[in-house]
Amino acid sequence: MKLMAVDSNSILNRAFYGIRLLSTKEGIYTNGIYGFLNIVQKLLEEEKPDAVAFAFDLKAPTFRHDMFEGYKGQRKGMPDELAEQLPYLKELLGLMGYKILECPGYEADDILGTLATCCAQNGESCVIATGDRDSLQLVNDKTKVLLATTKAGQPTYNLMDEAAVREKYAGVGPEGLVDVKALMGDASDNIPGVAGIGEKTALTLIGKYGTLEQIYDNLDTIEVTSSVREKLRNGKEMAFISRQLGRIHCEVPLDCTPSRYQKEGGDPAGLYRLLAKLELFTVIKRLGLTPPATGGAPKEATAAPASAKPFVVTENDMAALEALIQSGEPVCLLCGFVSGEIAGFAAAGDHKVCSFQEGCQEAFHRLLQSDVPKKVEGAKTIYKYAIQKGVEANHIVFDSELAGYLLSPNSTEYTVERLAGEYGVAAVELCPEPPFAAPVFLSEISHFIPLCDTLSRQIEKSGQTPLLCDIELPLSQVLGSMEAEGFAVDIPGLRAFGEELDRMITALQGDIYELCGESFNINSPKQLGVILFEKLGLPAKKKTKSGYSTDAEVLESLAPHHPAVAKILEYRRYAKLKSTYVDGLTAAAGPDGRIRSSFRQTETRTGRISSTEPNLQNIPIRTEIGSRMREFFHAAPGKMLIDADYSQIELRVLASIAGDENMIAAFQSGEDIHANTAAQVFDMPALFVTPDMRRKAKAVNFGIVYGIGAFSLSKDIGVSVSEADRYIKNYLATYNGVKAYMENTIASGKRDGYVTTLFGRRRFLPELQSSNHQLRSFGERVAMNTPIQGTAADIIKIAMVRVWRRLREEGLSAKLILQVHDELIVEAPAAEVAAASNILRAEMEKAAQLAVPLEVDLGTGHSWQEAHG
DNA sequence: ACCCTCACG
DNA sequence: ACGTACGTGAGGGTC
Repeated sequence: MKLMAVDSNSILNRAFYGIRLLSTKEGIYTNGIYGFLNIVQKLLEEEKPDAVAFAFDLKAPTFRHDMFEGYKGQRKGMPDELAEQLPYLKELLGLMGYKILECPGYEADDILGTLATCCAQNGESCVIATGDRDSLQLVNDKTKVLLATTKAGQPTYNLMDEAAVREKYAGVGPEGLVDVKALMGDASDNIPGVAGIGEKTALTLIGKYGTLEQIYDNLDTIEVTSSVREKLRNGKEMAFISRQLGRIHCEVPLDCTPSRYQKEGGDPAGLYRLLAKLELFTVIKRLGLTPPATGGAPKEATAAPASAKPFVVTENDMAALEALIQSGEPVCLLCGFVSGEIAGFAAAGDHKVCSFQEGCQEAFHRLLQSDVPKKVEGAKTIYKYAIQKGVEANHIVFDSELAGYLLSPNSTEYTVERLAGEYGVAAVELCPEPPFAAPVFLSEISHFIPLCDTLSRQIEKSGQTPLLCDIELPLSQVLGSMEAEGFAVDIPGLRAFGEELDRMITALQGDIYELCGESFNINSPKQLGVILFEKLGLPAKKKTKSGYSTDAEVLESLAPHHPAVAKILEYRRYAKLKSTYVDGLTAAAGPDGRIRSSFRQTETRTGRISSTEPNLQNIPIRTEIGSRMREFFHAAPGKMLIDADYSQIELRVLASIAGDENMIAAFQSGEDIHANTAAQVFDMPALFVTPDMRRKAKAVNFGIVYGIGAFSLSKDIGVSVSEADRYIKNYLATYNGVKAYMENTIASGKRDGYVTTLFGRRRFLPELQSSNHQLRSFGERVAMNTPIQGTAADIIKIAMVRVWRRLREEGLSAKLILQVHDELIVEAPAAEVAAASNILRAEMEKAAQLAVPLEVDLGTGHSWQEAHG
């Protein structure tokens, strides 16, 4: 007989942090339960055990807490959103006919260990499912561990046997792992270990000497450095205590006959009712459950218990659409565009679906212009269509794509299909069922109808209704209009610049070939690497995955060694300008000489918008030759460009959300913030701050926003790592509010599973739960940076909506045409420049009330270059 | 499709 | 002990 023993808390924890928060309309969170059931079902299918036991931790302290005061173990904080799911999960498992095991005074680990030991003694096999490496100490020829890990972002399970353990832990087998942990400790359980001994040293020591006793009995003779010997000597007591804490207890008083854990006596009717209450319809479907009879006449089985009444479908029926419009009730609308024309749409409400295709433009415009509230997928496209057709698009009140993005911006796409799957939404029934006529959108809208309700509830529950309705939805109209407007570009000027670049590129190419003694493809990092590092014998600085690195940083360090290197750098700069900008933008211009970019509203993890095809948010400016590109972006004849950008918006946001009085005062004084920081960090009067000190302080200011480390800062400003470390320490001592903020945001991210911006945007950070140091550190930097970058994004979005509205309300024909994260560009008739400038400045400055003023720098000109000032 | 490099905030 | 700053998009080379 084969028993599967599940470390339920560990699996539930992984499920919770792996899936965004999900709740029912009554507000019960279900994401952990949902993920848990998915994972367990998959494991059961793969392992096919004869019996299953679900072990749980209890909140009560265990024997380990009695042993050691600081011990954390299973009591490390569980967010309320997860804790409230536990009783439902236990109830579900019971209704399914499974046995639950919990034992006061012991952790789930100990229960698993006891079960595995019993199985082994009786010659039965046992598989332990867990995400916790501690269980690996239990592995033997009868006991294996299914260890949950994350590979390339995807959760996977590795079946660990003795050989796999030895391979993973440098030859140390399961029996040695307790001693390894005794030496290295375990931060997450607060097991101290021996101070100063890390994983590598611990593995080496145990690999060589086997046990703590072997090490301590021969402490004076074992082969280690004197510092390690000293650390071992000082940490002896802690090592032995730690070993007791880390050792799994295998004699928990419980019945461990495997046959006792065979599935039996489930309650399908109760299970159905509870799963329906939790709105886990996909689980119901997968388990093949049918609705139980309720008292009187048995109800008919339906795919979606939530909506018994089917939706009646009509095709190209104008009268039916008119009835929908007249009802005034919200309509769910899905539409398809082909080359800027409406190709078909489906509108649903009041248990009717009106499906239209081919030649439906008139019907579509009638619906768009009506006052009936519309729930759509992709409002931006509809607004853009309306602008191009010269019709109004009224009352778009919901967008599933935007809602999906706000609930969790971690996905790659927010299609109806994907969201319906993720949120466990079952299709409503259609009558007659497709394909009775044209199947266009019918399957999709049957999911879209319930999806809108589910997402609206989730948005409300997460407090994001204002973010959706007052910022993102109105913004989609602004972006649609910016896409329709485009940016005028001087194509002949651009071509001439391209020819100039070509001449320089050709000349440099000749020089480089001559200096290197042969011709090769300079654009190929591989060929370039061979020439520089093998033929010319220059010192290789760093490697990439596939060979030598030849990036600008490396080349700059090599420039003094060989005259070709500087030429290569120059070649690269010109080649980039020519291919990406001159050629790319020329090809992107429309017949009217305007470039129309696409702005993506659901792309970034932080809430920024992005620009593609072409990207107008990365037009060169930092170098002189590069910034010439901006001369070619100009205003149409008779018009001017107004360029308004926020001054230091991210640092101002940081000062404000951290509530750092020192930094707030610096901004309120209106002085140069970087110089001010320099004065504080270097502890001297502002008068004595040199340009170099200001440069360093500026780098520290930027670095802090990104969650900096001393190593990278030192590289950035060219000082030693210890020097850089001192700057950071000084900085955090000066701005101690910032220090506290950084600690708090990481802690709340760990606790809640997500971080938020000032306006309620969220980003989930499963990385913070990772046992991988690199991944977890990344999560911590993101936890520090996202609220800052994201709040700045919120603020400029608010400004965009208000600027756009006021330009329209005041009857101006000036138009917003571009946003570059902290910068807005308006194209205005010469006569409107003053009015439009005032609107820009006023709306940007009052977009948010922070603890510091928001300042805007404003310029005007015929070209972007000129206007940017 | 993926890597490397480089453009921007 | 380990790797090393946040967020993007595009072009050219290579497999």
